[in-house]
Amino acid sequence: MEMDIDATSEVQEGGEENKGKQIVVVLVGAPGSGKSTFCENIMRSSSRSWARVCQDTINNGKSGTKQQCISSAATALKEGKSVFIDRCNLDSEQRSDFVKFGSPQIEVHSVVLDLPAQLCISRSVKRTGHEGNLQGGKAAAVVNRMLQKKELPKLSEGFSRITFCQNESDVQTILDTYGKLGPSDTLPNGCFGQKNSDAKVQQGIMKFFKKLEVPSDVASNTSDIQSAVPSHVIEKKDQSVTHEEVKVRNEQVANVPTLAFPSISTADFQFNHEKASDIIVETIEEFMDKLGNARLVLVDLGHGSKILSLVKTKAVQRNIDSKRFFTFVGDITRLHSDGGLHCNVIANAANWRLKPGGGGVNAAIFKAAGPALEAATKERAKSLLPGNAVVVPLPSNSPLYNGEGITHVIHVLGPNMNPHRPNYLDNDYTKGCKILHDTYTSLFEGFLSVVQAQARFPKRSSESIRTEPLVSKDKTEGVSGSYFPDSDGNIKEDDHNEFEKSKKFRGSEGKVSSHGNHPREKEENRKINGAAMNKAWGSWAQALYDTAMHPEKHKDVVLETSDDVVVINDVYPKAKKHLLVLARCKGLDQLSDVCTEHLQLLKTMHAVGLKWAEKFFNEDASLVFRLGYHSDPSMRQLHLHVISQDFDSKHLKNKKHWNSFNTAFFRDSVDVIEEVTDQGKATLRDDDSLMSMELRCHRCRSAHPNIPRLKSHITNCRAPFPANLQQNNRLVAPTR
DNA sequence: GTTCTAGAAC
DNA sequence: GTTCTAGAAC
Repeated sequence: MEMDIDATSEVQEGGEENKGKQIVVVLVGAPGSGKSTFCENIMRSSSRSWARVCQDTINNGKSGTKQQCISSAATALKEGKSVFIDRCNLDSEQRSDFVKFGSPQIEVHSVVLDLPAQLCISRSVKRTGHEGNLQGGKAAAVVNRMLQKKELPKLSEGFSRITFCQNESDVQTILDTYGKLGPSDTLPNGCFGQKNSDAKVQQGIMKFFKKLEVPSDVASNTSDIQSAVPSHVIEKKDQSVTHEEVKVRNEQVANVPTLAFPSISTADFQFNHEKASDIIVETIEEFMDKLGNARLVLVDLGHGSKILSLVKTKAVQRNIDSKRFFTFVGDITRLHSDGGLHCNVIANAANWRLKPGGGGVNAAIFKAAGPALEAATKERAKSLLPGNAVVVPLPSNSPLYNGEGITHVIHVLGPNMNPHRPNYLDNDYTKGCKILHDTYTSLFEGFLSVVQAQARFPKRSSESIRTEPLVSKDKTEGVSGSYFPDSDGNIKEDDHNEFEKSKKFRGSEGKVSSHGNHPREKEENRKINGAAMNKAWGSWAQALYDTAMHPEKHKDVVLETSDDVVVINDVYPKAKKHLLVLARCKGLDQLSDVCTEHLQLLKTMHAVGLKWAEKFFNEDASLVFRLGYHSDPSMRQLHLHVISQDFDSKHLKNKKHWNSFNTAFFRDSVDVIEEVTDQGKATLRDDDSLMSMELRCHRCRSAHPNIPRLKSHITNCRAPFPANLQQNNRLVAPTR
């Protein structure tokens, strides 16, 4: 028997005795919620063959990886066992890999041990020899952090049955249910035990935030537990900022990107102020590290604002840097003209229809911004769900743009506790708190995306992307330029600037001429004496050339041949569907060789690519394709990539793979055709910095630290594609 | 383009 | 200790 699997009985041969379905039970619960005890109890008495896959012990008694858990579970399932996934599994992303075990023979259940945080913490603190080695004082902080991210499972994730336990008696009931389950028994599908909000539920997460009895040794080294802060600290300093102070600050920081935002949900949506202020400070704290020099400002109209004073106090308690976050009294639509506070982005507490009207902030912002905002908003989104945000670049004809220097409005919709408004949560603060946290997270992420885009393209103008970006004009401008560009959110332009920035950077290193990789040198190398210079292709780079010239020799991979093109499956596909349309034209090695005479060929290649994309839609209507060329391909012979946007492939392994399809290095076929038509050549972006760019989700643009994390994110991200991809038919989806 | 692997990062 | 990246060889 494997060390990492506890089994209740010897391995059973095949499934002969197991006529019923196997079950994978994905446990969900914080450390100390009793997951291991739960499994052990059932395995002691069950007549079914169970295996427990425990991440805390899977690695020869030490903690291991999710991947190891997946393999162990797969092994146990092959042996005919049912399996407990004994790890926290607190969010859907963590759970998704285990849901995938579901099949006609295997049901996937979830059992949620949603016990009071206080109980989990006291158990975690008490336990000394716990397998997961989560002991003593750190436990409280860890449990706290984990519960903030808690996301209860839903049937829509793919579970056939979910059972919620909110107290010990619920746990006992479900222990009996699973304990009695014989090898061929099944349980009814659906959600069980989920209670509407009541005192018990709130004990879980929110009571913990507010008041918690923690052992003194915990309090001394856990700064994120509020009650650990002695009450006298609360009165120690006042974080409110007078207008005079702001003016001084502003002079030094006129170009500092700043988001002004109102308190969400606490006015008309009647969200509890105490809880809301916790969440505001909480979320700000989470974003502090990512902010750089950018600032967040909570704005409210009245001097006696309760929410402002609560947030101020809590920000001080948590030692939040008052230069990067502060509160401000004033009208959010007149911060610059009335208050002297320079903000480039403001948040709007929008309604779900994203329409003007109602009262409060929403009415004020739409009124102040004029019809331009309404039109720009309509372009981006039609409606908004609670917890979400939509970033709208403010057209330059808006008075808010001209008068206040605001470049973007971020609409957000928070949770609603007002029975007379849509999406009423009926006092369910478990849900409400999560949604409010999501709302601020979406807001701040939206703001950061604006900041990052503007930092990459500090001097935005309406100049065409096709103007030559190759020569830097003035070394002093650029990086330190204005953060207040126009409202054009074209991502290509960002990349264009990225190009220039990295060029300057390298220039200052003084080793530009030492190798031929510099983009400008590449460009020059190709054009010495006006003649194209050939790139030296390695022996391994000839495969496509050979296929294009002699398709008959490669019948195994060729899908289609005509006089102009050969279509093949990419040998190392980077997505579920990944084809190459090869040009059958000698001497046409890559995109830089393309000129007006190839225009017809480009159109043919595009049409053939589209035809194949449409063919695949018949098999899978969820596919979305992009057609395009690599600026600097590794393989010789011009080839058009036709690639589905799932990027679900074991061959997608590194940063270059990702960035070659998800930065400006990838030239959309539609744009190439347009550029060659207009200018006789395609724009190339083959700066090395594009390949080393941070890994960002192609849908929601969130950044991820490494390839595995990115891949696990993209399997679940269903955010709409960014606006620039949705324009000009860059994305190809089935016509419905 | 991939594979292999040393060593950085966690 | 394991995971992950990045550079060299092909």
